[in-house]
Amino acid sequence: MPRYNPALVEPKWQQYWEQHETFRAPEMPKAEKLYVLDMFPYPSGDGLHVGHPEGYTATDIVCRFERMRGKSVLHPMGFDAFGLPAEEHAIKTNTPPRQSTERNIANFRRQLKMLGFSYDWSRELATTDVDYFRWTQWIFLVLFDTWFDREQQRGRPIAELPIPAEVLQEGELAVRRYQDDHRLAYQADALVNWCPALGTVLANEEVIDGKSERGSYPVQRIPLRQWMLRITEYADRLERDLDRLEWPDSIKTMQREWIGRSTGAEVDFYIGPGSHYKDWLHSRNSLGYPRKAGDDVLRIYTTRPDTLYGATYMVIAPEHPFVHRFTTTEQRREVQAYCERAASKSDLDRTDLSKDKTGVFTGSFAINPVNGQFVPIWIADYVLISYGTGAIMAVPAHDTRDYAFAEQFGLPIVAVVDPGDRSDVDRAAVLAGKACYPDQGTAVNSAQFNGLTTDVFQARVTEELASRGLGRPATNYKLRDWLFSRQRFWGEPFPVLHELDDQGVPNGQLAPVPVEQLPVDLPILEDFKPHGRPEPPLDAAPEEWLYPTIGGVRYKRETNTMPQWAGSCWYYLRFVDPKNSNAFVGADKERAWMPVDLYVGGAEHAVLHLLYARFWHKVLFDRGFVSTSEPFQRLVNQGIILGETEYTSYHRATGEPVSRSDVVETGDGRTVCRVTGETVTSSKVPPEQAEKQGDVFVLKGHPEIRLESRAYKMSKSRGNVVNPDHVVREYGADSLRLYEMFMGPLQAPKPWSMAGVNGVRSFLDRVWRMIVDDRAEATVLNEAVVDESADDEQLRVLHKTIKAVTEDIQTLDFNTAIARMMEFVNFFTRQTKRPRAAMEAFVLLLSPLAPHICEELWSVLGHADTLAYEPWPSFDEALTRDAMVEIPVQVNGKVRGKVLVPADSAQDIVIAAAKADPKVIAWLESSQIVKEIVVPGRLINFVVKPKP
RNA sequence: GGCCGAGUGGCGGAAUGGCAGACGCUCAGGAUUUAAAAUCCUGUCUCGGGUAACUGAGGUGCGGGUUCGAGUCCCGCCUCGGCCA
Repeated sequence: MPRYNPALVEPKWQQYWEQHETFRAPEMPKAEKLYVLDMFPYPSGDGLHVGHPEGYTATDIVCRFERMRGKSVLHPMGFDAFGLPAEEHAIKTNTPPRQSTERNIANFRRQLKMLGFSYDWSRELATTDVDYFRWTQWIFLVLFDTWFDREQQRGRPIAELPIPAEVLQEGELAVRRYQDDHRLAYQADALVNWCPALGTVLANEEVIDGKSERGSYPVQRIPLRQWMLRITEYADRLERDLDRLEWPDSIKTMQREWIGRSTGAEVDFYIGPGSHYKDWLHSRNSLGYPRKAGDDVLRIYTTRPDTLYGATYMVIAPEHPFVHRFTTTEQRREVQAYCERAASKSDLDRTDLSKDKTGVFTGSFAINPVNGQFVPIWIADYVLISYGTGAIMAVPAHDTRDYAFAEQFGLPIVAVVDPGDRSDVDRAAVLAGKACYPDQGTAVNSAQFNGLTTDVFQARVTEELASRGLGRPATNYKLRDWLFSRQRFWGEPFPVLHELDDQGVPNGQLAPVPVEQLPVDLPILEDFKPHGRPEPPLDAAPEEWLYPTIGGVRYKRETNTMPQWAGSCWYYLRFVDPKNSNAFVGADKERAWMPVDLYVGGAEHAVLHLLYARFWHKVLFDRGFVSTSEPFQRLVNQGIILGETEYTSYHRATGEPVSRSDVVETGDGRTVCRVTGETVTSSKVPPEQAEKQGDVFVLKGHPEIRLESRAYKMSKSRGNVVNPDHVVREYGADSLRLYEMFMGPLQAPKPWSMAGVNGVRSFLDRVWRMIVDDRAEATVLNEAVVDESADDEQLRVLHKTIKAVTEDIQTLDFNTAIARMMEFVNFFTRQTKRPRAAMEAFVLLLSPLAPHICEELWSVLGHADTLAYEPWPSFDEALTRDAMVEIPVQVNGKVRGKVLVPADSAQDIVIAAAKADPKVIAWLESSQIVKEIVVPGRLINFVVKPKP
């Protein structure tokens, strides 16, 4: 085989690995275990994208490396295949979802195998496998069977839920209803995000700026009965346990912000008849603060109880249940119109700081419990029903939104926090109510609390309110319960039954499907398409599926399906024991392999998948089904791969070019000329037409016309998507893998460059020729490869390379590992004698990154077996250092000469050598040495001043 | 607006506070070749001096600071990206 031909080499070794089950992981670890996991892909109809193999190559390198270092490695792969995109694709191609999903999976599997990843394919799974979602349903039943004990801060079996005496007295039905109210999986009438275009409700997390995350369709708020998961009960633990994880800080911060924990106080504002206010105060004093707010109060949550004296009005959300009650006859018409308008706005529109505030007065008043003053109650859409209690006390002097609102409607502004003499604040204006100051300070206008600092005040006033039964300390989370049902076909059916009465109407009683009857498979449906109404397609399922009779009782099955996230919440557990038919995972194997030691994937899953999976894991942990409280110990996000850098120019309609600096983007996505306001069009400029001038690129020959230089996200519409099939065909899988790693740091976003792929391909060509005689007919060793021992210089190059590559792989710095290996090859191709041992060690070093070519070279070097389990080359620390080192000599921090000294020279010898260097002598001649700085092995610096 | 991250040659990028630009791409010159591809060698931050080997100065977004010494640490600002509002 003369030349390096990946088209021959790569399939050959892929076949070898498959036949020999080279990468099959042992059932139980035989040595130190390492569980390395990729975020499994969603098999779309478009096939793999070059972004996928980035993370996959990184984990594959780690796995191959650690196998050679003797670890028992678990490295599985599977497919996340339920959910909207697959179903949309099925509808578009007019295929049943299972068929189109399986076709997509087959294509993804082919592409993954083509890249030579060392997965244990015997563990492959798809979330759509009946045998897999059987256990997804089983875990749902665990959630259904669990309540959260707030005192113990853990989930417990529903059977252990204490039933209050008064509920017990009401009988069995009441008990069951009470239990249902406490399950982690429960049904509720919720204001949901209904997306007519997709024909389903969406979780808050799936709605971006009032539009569906997928497809950007409009979303409405409508009330619907839905399955919810009580993730809020775990908010505190989900936040606290982040501390113990080796995750990027950015992801931890995002999760913390998503959970959105805040502390403050709940306070009741009296809204009953004014004449009864005193009696109410008395009764509160004796009975204390009630758990549920009664009809006589407006309960608010505030993070700033220290500003209670500055509350000059109240605001309730347009959806608040008291809207009707508060509205006086005169205000009715206006209020009604306002609430209707608000319903069609998105949360962002409503809360955006830059937008004008809108609102309407109800005509009613509440009484501020700290000073007995009447405050008007307004309705405004900048308060959201979903946060806190849906009602706020407004403190315009110290909250920017309240301030904007008060300004707009001429409401009083009373300062109660003195900012003190901060340079960035106009204190006089704040105290006069002419400026808003949202930070901490010292209390004023607050009766007996005057002079207290914000934090002391908060503790003091909360305590006092609590003692009088008017409020209590409270913690609030932005996190909402997880809306878990979808009105679509392509998802896991809920293993839940609705009991029917004699008339065949659901009587409100729920029953889980008995565990031994799992799985509940999807029925065959003629028409699975969404119809735009909230009834799920499964409502049209065949009778025998829809109405089972179990134990003599007739039921209707739940017809909602689970959201896409369900399957990905626990797949990492199934990989540990994928064929187990008695349990979702065997306890011994779970204990042996978990947790995942390294989890690599995109940052776009920062809050959704990673938060949901942690939640499920914690429930399973509480219920004793898994042994670790967190699933993913170390997380790394690979950076996004952008398309090739593009240069863009702008033109008027006449074709005349316009400089980028004169082009602005309008809100609706058009580009216009800043000067004339006319619309301009953009076009791609070939790179040779672009010229750098200073900091910017300009059109060649037209230095006044600035261009835009940017790499864009790959997208079909832009036409800059790079297809891995194409790259493998042109350059080979090893080149693709190597290039993806050589582009730059794993975590950084990077623009693609085909020229760069070509570059690493020529590196592999050079590796090949370093070892193989490429002019011979058969595959034989290059005659320079000799059975002789390496000379001193060669040894040092080899050991330096081993050391650098070993360390770089451990820290995932693959780009520099590759650079070191390039240096090795540059050195050894110049050597007329290349010791076989050095060549073998090098092949082993390169093999995790470019496994196919290395297996081939390994066999050319005379080995019959795969190199996958060869011991990783070791290095001799002494040989990683040069005997002689060249040390730069600086004078006042500038390099003026260099001296060559033995590496272990004593300081004074190095200094003497430096002072003897002719160039240095010239620089020192007319000066006086003030200080001599010696950094051993690195540098010498003489600090001098002119001779007096 | 807030928080986080980033800014280094024509491009991707490298550099425990210690020779800025490793490694690669690109480009240029040379060798080989009938010719080309491929390959090999040399050069490739900017400005000045020198035929040349070489040599001097400047240079890591901008402005300050700490230090014998700053791409790296500190303060302020600008631009870009991400997240949140």
